[in-house]
Amino acid sequence: MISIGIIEDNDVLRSSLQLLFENSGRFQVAFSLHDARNLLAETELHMPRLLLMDIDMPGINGIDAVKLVKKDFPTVDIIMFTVFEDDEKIFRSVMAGASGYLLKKIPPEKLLEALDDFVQGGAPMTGSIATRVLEMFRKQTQQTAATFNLSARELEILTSLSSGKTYRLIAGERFLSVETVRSHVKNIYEKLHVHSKAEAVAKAFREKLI
Amino acid sequence: MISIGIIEDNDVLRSSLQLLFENSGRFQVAFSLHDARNLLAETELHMPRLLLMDIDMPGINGIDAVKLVKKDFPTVDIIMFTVFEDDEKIFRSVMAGASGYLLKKIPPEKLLEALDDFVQGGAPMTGSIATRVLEMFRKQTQQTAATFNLSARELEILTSLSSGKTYRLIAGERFLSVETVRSHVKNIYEKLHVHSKAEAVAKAFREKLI
DNA sequence: CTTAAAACCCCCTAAACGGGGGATAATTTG
DNA sequence: CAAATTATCCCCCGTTTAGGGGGTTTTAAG
Repeated sequence: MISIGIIEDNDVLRSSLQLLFENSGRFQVAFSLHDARNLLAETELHMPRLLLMDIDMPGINGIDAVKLVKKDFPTVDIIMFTVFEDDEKIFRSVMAGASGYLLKKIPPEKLLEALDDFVQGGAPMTGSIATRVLEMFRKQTQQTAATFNLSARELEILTSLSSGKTYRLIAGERFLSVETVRSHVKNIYEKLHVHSKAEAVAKAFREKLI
Repeated sequence: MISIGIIEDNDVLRSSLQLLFENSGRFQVAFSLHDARNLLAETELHMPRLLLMDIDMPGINGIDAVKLVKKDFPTVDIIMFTVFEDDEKIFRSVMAGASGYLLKKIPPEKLLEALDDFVQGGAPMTGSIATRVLEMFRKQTQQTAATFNLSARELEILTSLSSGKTYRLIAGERFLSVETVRSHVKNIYEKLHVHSKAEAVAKAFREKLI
């Protein structure tokens, strides 16, 4: 029996899902929530094998919820279950740590099959290939500015540098003195371990800071 | 009936595939080849709906074959069918223009299902989501230096600029005079429509020139 | 064979940059 | 609350860059 948690704000759909799982003989509903408020507590209590997570929900949205759960319970796999088909949402879900992404238009039997498949080591999107694709993406955009502890200001300035702006221009745009910009730049260089604009820009792109 | 072309060097497997398709009632084998030699001619003659393409083959490899076919017959969809599960091969296949990627370990019924699914608008790897993922990748690495007509020398120098080297350093490394480097840089700027090192580096990354 | 590039080289000048120093208020964080 | 960090500001100096000229020779393409 696979233990599953459902987070879905549409009551009718949530009930249907619950029924579907309970009558499948293969799944067991650990909990079923209308929103992500009690999600951490419930997860800790029941420790389900996986979560089926809606994206568009009142309060905390599904993607942020993924981050929260993954932070505290990295072993719980999360499958997004949503009507959104756009790249942005998919991408952000994957980055947040979702292991799969299913569309609500999937037929019930297919849903069970996909989840079953996933638990067997595949990814709901197709066997092992899709898993790799997700991994590739994850690697590609992982680290963020945080890695280098750039401040918001520094990141701003780094972005401006990357568009080829001179210190003077940046100073003008942000109402700073050129000297201030210069010292920010110095700090950026130190944090990134570089010694020139060109290097900083290159690193910013390579490390996906921009 | 979906018309399909098979390119697979393993005779036993190829026969099995042919049998499978012919007895499926849904597929029709347009042609079945041991290697990619006569692929273009056969494709032109039979114009199959899709190709099932092995990667590791004598003579032309599957990935190059994809490029050739896609160049002349962009409407023919190509599904890679292989034992290789590594990112490199997947990535290169997608870049070459393959629409899907299936592993040989897939059970026969699943293969038919996946192809059927694909023809219905999905991607063999999962519904519409995987298709998007492939697209994302494709966009990410498309254009090359050719787009801006950078010469080999110019690309070299652009690369050096990106690592933060000064003109003097580059000149030293490549046994050029600083002035030569400078004029190459001028030409690069003109071609990329930029006016500084930082901008050039940024553009180089954005346009995947580096 | 002419034309057009690519690749090579040179000079000059003003602006921009990198590295070194030092300082103060505000905010975050332990 | 004290310590650390951040954001702000300032000076100096030598180097590097960008943009403006100028040019030759080799290679590729029409």
